[in-house]
Order: sequence, then structure tokens, then C-alpha cells
Amino acid sequence: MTEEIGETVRWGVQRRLEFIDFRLFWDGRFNRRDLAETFGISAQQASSDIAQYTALAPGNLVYDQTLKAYQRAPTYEPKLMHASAERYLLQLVAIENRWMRQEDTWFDNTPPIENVSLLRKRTDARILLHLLDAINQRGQLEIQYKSITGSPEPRRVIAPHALFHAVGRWYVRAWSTEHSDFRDYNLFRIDQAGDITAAAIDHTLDFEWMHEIDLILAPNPALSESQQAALHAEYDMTEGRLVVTKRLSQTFYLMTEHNFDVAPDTLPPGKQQLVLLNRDEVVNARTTARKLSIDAIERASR
Amino acid sequence: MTEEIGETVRWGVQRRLEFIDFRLFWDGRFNRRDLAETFGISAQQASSDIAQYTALAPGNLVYDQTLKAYQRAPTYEPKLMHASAERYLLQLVAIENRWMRQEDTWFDNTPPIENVSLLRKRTDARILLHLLDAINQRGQLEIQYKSITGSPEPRRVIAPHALFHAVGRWYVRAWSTEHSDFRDYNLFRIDQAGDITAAAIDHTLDFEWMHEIDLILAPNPALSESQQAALHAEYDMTEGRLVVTKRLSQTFYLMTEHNFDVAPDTLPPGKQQLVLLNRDEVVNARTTARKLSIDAIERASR
DNA sequence: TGTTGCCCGTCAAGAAACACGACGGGCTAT
DNA sequence: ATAGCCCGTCGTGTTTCTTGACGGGCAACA
Repeated sequence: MTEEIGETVRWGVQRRLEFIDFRLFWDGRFNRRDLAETFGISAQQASSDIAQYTALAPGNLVYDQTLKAYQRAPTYEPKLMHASAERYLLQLVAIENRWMRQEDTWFDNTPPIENVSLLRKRTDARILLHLLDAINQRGQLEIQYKSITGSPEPRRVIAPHALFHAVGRWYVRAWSTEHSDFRDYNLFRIDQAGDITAAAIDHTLDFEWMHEIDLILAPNPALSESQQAALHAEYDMTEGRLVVTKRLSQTFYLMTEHNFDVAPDTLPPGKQQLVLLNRDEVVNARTTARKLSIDAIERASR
Repeated sequence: MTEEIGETVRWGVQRRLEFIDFRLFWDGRFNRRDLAETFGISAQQASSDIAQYTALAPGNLVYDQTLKAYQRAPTYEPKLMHASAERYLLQLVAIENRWMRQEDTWFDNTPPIENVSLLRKRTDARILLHLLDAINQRGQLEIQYKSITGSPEPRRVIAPHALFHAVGRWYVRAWSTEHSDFRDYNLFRIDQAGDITAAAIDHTLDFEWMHEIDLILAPNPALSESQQAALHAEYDMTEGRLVVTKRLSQTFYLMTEHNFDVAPDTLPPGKQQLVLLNRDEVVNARTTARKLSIDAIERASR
């Protein structure tokens, strides 16, 4: 981004030109005052920035004297920002969920937007920090964990090696010294994290994580023709098939999310829009990798 | 953020001090070179920035001559950034999904992180732009829509008034002129958007959207004691209950997401971790609001 | 029909930030 | 021992920005 327009302009100027482009794109209008206030510069400097932007992209904006604001022109073309709808929407959700503050973004009036999911507990940044440090240093640390499987002892020592996001939750993949096993820990359930010490485990022995498999998906044939066609387009399938490559340990979450773990005809087809064609292969590969991993760990510790 | 430390420092300097804080917090280390390159400033200027940061927070960083990098000191306390774990994680997902570029963030080496969900089609930023303009102008526009219900005519004229996110998808709430009805349209399924004209509908007649209801949730009693306790903590319940207020039209998605629309004992309790205690009340309120809305629209159009 | 207020723009002078060049010190690898 | 790369600092000149002053256009108010 910094080098695209000209090497000559400084970083701060570049950001302000980008701001103009951002506002024109999303809001369709902005003020000299907006520019001056969000960046803490004088009105004169803002004027000169606007002049500079106009020189770069003459057909992008028009000053409306009645509205007292610059407006997006019909011939507008984004010049400095690469508009990503997902990024924009993501920021709005982040604002609504109080993950970011509106002042930290460039939005003026946030459009009417809502997030329907249930708000779970916030993840503690310091705990995440400890986990990341442990991953980078290949270390282990003690955590306090509220298990849903009902394990009575909340304190465990784990050696994490990766983070992942599945079904709306964050997990850390880690070696458990108590269970002599690689497991997934829900970040929301970790209450405390202790100091980091050296870990003895080799993470490449986590075969369920290291090995990947192709999941072959298709629209549920119980759906109507047109419904299947809509899914075909939404998931960008080729010839009625969608092949995604995932780590073995992560296939579990995809199967949960899309109800592949429920027997057919138990649920209405609307709740099983996709079917997993090679389900047995996936499940077998997962259990096999688990066995091989346990054997390899056993051999390594001897 | 801009005003917290000192009114005297300029916006650009503030951002660079924030960058130092960011890197110390998440990576635990940074270089003078990192600072100079990400902001396009000279090494000398970077040195002076580091000196300024050190004056603000003396106990936060230590220069390690062997590593040739500044390191996070044990007494580190965040000074300029308000660390939000969710924001951090969100950015990493955005990078992985190509919604943002790594150069646009302040990350050095992104930690091992993955997103397990199926990648759906990208939302076209220009379509989102048209929808937002229509919402702001209270206008209507023609869209091309791939319906999953199998409607044969893909072109519709809608008057949108809000966006929302549910179960991993984005929807627009809009009046449909063909159906004389307020409906939800999946953003992924909108292929084209036409020009905006004036709309004739009053959005306050969308009773299913305007009216809210309390959903009373509890852990599934079929789960074990400790499993219920874990859910209690994760959702921050009080006395075994979680009350969330949602718009009537949005309750549908929560019921889908948490399988409240499946009869009890059909699924294993692990797939119905929460139960909706006032399910009948919610469903009745929804259908009643729909009837009232249709009547009111009919009266208004006479 | 002025008057006020709030936009915008521009010219000129001084302050602040920043770049460039040059120099010195410390560590590591060859 | 030499080279290379990291850090810091002292000058000097350039760019950016601020402050102050002035003028024009539109809308709301008496």
C-alpha cells in the first residue's frame, strides 16, 4: 500500500489520502472537518490534502456547497484502498461487540448492523499472550481449565503449538502432560496461565494435526434441484462436488458444524444442507492417525 | 487514543509509539528496522521514537545486544494500546482468509493459526456498497438473487433497511415489492445490484424487526452437573439462566444455530448444549408480529 | 434585507518533524 | 582481524505542518 502511489509521500499523508478514499467508497461523503479531526491536523493542511487527492483522482469527488461536504462522484473509482467487503463487515461486528472502539476506525455513522450470535465471555488478552509466547518458545505452562468433560482437576500443564478457530470458538492445540496426549483446549475455558518452562515434546508427533485429508462434500440430494443449485453456487463447487483439505483433528469440528455426525433422515434436509461423501474414510483416518501417534510417542519416550 | 498521552504529539508519532507497544505486547520483540520500514521513516527518526517511548514507559523494554532487538521487559505494562484478544484474533483470521493483507497490519511473524470453517464465496464490495447507499437514502434497488427456496424469477426489487450477521453469514433485511413482505436476503446470493430509486415503504412497519423479545436459555439438563457448570461459566449465566434480548425476526437464526428447532431427545445432548425455556412464547410472538405487520401494511397501502 | 455562522480556499511566516551525511560503539560470523 | 549489521548521536538542510489573516458561498435568523 505504502509504495503504490508514490514513494515521495510520507506515511501520514498516505493514510489521510486513504481515509478520503475510504469515506468516499463507504459513506459516499466526507468533510474537511472529518479529515482534520480524525488526524489532528489543521484545517489548512486538510485542504491541501484534499487538493492532493483531487489531483490524483480528479473524477472521484465533487464538492456540494449545499450539503457542505465532498460527495462521491458518479465516475468514482477506488484509488488507494483495496475494498474488501468482509473486512468492512468484520470491523462493524468488532465495534458492536466492543472489540474495537469506533474512534480506532474510520467510520463516521455506522450503518444499522447487528450481530445475532450469543455473546460469550471475552478472552483474556494476557492469557492469549502467554499461550503465544509458549508457542513461540516451544515451551509448556500450567493452566486452570474448566473442562466440559467433567475432569475434576482444573489445573493442567500443556505445551501448545497452534491456535485455530472453529464453530465460533477459539481453541489451542496442545500436548497434555497429564494425559500424554495432544488435545484441543477452548480458549474461553482457560482461566489462568502460569510461567513458561521448557517442553520436552516434539510437536511433529501430533499426527492428527500434521496430516491432512480431503473432505468430499456435495449438496444434500434430499433437497430440491434449485436448492442444490444455490448451494453449488454459494460454495463454488465444481460438478456438484466441493473438495476441501483439512487437518485430521479439525474434521471433527466441520462434522459438528454441518451435522455430518447425525444419521441421515434424523434431521430435516434444511439442517443438513451438505453431505460428506467419504465420511467413513475420514473417521477411519482420524482414529488410525491417533493410534499411530500414541505409538510413536511411546517409542520416543522409551 | 490520540489524546490520552499528550495533546502535543502528532498523529503519526502517536501511531508509531502505539506500534512499539503492539509489538512488545504480542511479539515480545521488535527492531529499529521494523519501525523504520513499516512507516517509511529514517533509522535516525526511528531511534528518536524509541527514545521517546522509553521515556514514557521506562520499564517496558530492554535492548538485547545478542539478539539485536528490543525485548519485552518482565515489568512490561501496556501503555498506548488497549489489548483486545478478540481484535487480534480477528485480524489473524482476516489475513488467513485474504480479507486483509499482512502489510496492512502490524504483525511480524503471524503465529500458527487456522480457520476451520468452509470458505464461502466472497461478498462483492460493490454490491455491499449499493445496499448501504440504499439503506442510507431509504431507497430501493433491483437485485439478482439465487434463492434457495427455488423461486424461478431471480430478479427482485427490494428496499433494504438493515444488515445483520447470523450463523456465519451476512443478511440484509429488506422489503420485497414482489412479495409485499419484509424478508432476509443472504448477501452471498446477491449477484448484481442496480440503480437506486425512491422507496415507498415505511420500515417501521417491519414489526418482526422492530419488536424484541427476551429469550430465556439454560444448560441442557440432560448434561452432567459439571458440563452444565462449564456452560454456566462460558455464557456468564446468573442462577442457571441466560436472558438475551433479540429482534423477533432474528430469533429464527438463534434457534437454527443452537438446534432449538429440533425436538428434544432427537439429538445427543452434546449437540443441544442449551435449551430455550420459553420456546412457545417466542414462536407465537413471531407469528403474531408477522400477522400484525401484514395487516398494518395492508391498511397503510389503502 | 442584512447579519451571523459555518463551510470552504489561499497566501505568508515560523515551528516542528524528518531526511541525509558522518561518526563511534558493540556483537557475530567468516 | 576483518567485514557486516545492529544500535545511538551530532549537525544541517528540507519538507511538513501550524498559526494568523483574508476572502467567497450558502443557509438560517431577526
